[in-house]
Amino acid sequence: MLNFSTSEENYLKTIFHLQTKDDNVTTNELAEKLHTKPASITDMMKKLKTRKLVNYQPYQGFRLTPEGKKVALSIIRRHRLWEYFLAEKLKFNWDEVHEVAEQLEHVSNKKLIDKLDEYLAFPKFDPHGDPIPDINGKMETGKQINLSGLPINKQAKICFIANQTELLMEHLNEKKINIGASILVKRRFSFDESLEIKLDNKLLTISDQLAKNIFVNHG
Amino acid sequence: MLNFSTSEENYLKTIFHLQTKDDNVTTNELAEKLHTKPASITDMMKKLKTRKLVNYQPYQGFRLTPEGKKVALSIIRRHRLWEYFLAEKLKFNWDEVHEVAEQLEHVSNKKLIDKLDEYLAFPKFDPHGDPIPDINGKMETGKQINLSGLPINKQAKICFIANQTELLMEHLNEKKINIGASILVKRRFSFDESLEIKLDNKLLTISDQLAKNIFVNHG
DNA sequence: ATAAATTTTTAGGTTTGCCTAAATTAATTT
DNA sequence: AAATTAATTTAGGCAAACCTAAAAATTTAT
Repeated sequence: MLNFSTSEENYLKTIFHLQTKDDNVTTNELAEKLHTKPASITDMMKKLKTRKLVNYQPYQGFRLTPEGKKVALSIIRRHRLWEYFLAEKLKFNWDEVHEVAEQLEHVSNKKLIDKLDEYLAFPKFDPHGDPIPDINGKMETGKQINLSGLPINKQAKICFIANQTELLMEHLNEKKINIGASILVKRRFSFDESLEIKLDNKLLTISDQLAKNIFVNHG
Repeated sequence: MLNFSTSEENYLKTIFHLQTKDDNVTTNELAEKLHTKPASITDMMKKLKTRKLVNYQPYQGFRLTPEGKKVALSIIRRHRLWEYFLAEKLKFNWDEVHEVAEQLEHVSNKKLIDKLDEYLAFPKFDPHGDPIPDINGKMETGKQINLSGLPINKQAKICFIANQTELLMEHLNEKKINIGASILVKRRFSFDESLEIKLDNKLLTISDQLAKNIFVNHG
């Protein structure tokens, strides 16, 4: 894979996040996300088009080519691996990692990233619960959602705890709620949005506040 | 401390390495080290002068101001901590770390570097044997030199092994030459530059080739 | 379907960090 | 000390990535 400037990388990454199955990304949309002006977007789109990283026809918006998607995924891979490293190894708070990873992701050295991946034991999700692309750009498809958004009776697996404070971790410990455990929501009480859940064949009730910090794999 | 561009950081770092007590750094010298042309050096020196990071009078060469030195040391700190991380944690070979650290050193986030330092247990030397500045810019003064450069009868301590190949490490193992050991050169045979050394009160002879890979702390 | 509003593009600047070529200053020879 | 050589600086340009203001295309509203 060729080398890209920090700017190009940020454009590609952001287009990846904005584009959906049916809708092209628009100039204004991208300009806003990148805190730049629409004219700058047009400039860059011309450039990325000649590099065959985006499909772009004037006034029609744009989307990544397969090659562009590959590059974007490799940048997202770097970003999320660094986030994981920062939280797991350097003990950054989960809400501080993004900003630092924004810088680290632009250090492009394949061996570095693959060795980092190995060192971290090939994590599947970053501290925000987002999936980390593997060396081939593949990642877990289901988006992480928190328990309070999980449909009733849908089996899921705990994959991440947000707001990892002392207090919360202790609380989870007491209730024996651990990462990896299978979980299922039996009932939702609309009075206080508390949940009755089934965990290891035991029923227990948890508050909405707690549920919002427990993330599960959602096919 | 303010923020500097990657270019500015490379200039400051390189001036630091080139400047000596009595000699200013010259335009050509710096141009060669940075693989750039003399005219570019002059451009940047004007800029760094207005930023009060270098002292510079046309045609007189330049040197860092105390502020410039402080910045340079913080960049060198980043560089060497990353080198240590790459070798120690990610198991990079010692001769591969420099290139990657050249990129990582420009990620400027104080908390990141200080947490990395802590995570690595505050190492004093990088994999090349160069001292790592601490959080205040202080570092071990003695420069590491290899055994073949150590004066006769000068007591020293092994602090680093270069060229850490399987073969060499085995060889050192057999001779019981370990990091941290006290060592002293008794004689230097000019025929082949082999050395007679004293280690743990035992005398042994080692080749110049081996000596060049054993680094010691040189007051 | 036309006018108005919005979006996007074009045209022409700016800054950073580099370049070449020419001019200037300093150092070295003779 | 004058002349030659070497080092440094100046002048003027270039590309990347941004900008503003104006023009063009598209969309929305009447």
